[in-house]
Amino acid sequence: MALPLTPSRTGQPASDCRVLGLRERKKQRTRDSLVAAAHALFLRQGYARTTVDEIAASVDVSQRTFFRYFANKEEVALAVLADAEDYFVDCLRRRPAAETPLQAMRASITQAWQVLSRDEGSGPGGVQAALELIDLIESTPVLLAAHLRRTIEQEGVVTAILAEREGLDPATDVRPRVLAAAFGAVVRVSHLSWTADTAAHAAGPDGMIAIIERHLDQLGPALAGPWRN
Amino acid sequence: MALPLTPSRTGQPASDCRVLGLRERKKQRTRDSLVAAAHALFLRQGYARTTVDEIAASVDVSQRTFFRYFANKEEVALAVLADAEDYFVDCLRRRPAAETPLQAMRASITQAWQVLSRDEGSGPGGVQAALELIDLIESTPVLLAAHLRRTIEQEGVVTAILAEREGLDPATDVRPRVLAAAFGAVVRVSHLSWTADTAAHAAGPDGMIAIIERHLDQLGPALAGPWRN
DNA sequence: TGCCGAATGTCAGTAGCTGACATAATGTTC
DNA sequence: GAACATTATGTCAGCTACTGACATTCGGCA
Repeated sequence: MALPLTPSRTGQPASDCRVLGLRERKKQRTRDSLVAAAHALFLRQGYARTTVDEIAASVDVSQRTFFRYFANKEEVALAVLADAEDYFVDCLRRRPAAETPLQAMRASITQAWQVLSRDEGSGPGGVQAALELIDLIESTPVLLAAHLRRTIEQEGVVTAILAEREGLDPATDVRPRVLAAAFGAVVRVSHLSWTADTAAHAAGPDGMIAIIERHLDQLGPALAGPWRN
Repeated sequence: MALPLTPSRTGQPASDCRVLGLRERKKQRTRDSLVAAAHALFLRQGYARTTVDEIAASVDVSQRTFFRYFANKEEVALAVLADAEDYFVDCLRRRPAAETPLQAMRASITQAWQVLSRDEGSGPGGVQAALELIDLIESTPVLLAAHLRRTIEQEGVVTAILAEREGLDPATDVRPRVLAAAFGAVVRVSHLSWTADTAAHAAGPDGMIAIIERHLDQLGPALAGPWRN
């Protein structure tokens, strides 16, 4: 139950379950159940064809309670991925100062995917679920829109981390923001390529890492001079 | 009424109004009125506090008719901006083959903003409206999400243009997709900076162009080696 | 003038989402 | 452990975005 590497997004500090009261544990369980139920329903019958009432009913809570845990239907779908993104941010925070900003970002993603795939396998918030979610998102316009918005919110956090790391004021120097945005964009198109690539698809997290690295490698060349020889 | 440089998104070929039948002209007028009315209402009382019924009523059509013109409430808000983006794509298509891909993209944006600001001023689909829309979008999460999705759809088109331009297969060579994504990201953060920058704000389209160029200039440095001297 | 097809209006219904209030479960204090 | 405060949950009523079905009206055309 304890997920020390992916702090849940309920605002709890990462402490042991047993020190939490019954109330908190029950809430956590309800939340996890809702995410799992929603995930299963979305994958089986599609996002649009799944109603909030169904999700709530399958966990035996009222629709109103669902909306007290998640602001909207999209949020429950993106919850797993959101945890993974939070973990990426944690990785970035801990990167050694000697690394170049781009190096730190790059190392953080591969590290995040590797650790997540090692520690959680196919658990409720695991890598398996995250990868399935990416497919679902990429094929569901409404979800894609919500996901993109979430992503650029994260970019704000990343911008702040980079700026602090390098001792810069993000209002003056645009490099932190530009790097965060460009990097996020490359990761996004990597997801896109991954969903279309059945081989990488089968390779799981490792395939994803490979694709992301290939795209990052092409970022420089894509911006540089003429492409033709 | 004729907007030769920003073909409307109704699927009409860009021909003179007078050769169109009464029916087509009426449809165009209704559409334009809906966009203008929605725009005015959104700016006055906010996006969320404006209902579709209000918009429809202020143009004297039924709510059902509104939804025959626009798939959803977001679409009417993004219509003006969508036209501008289409024009950017047109510019890109016409860029000389001698230019570097990045040069072509860069020239296309500045060209798009300049031409739009010269030719349409403050018309219903003009630059004035587009700039106001950017502020609205940036401060309205739902709109921002929809806008981001639209943007990455455009990125698909841009990717195709770049690939054809350079004679590449976008499935093999990731550079077109990567450049389109990174460029789009930089333009987006430029919009963000623009909304926060009152001076550039006051300068209108020229201020926007200046900000975009500043951000593009920093793309290389942001990716390169250590930032500290 | 009269016919055809397209645009519009009307109506009923579904689903996402919210506020208000009552109820029940939990935590706390003496 | 009894009384109280806090908090999660359920219920209900209501709003708004959006859709399908059908009737009506309007523009185009013979």
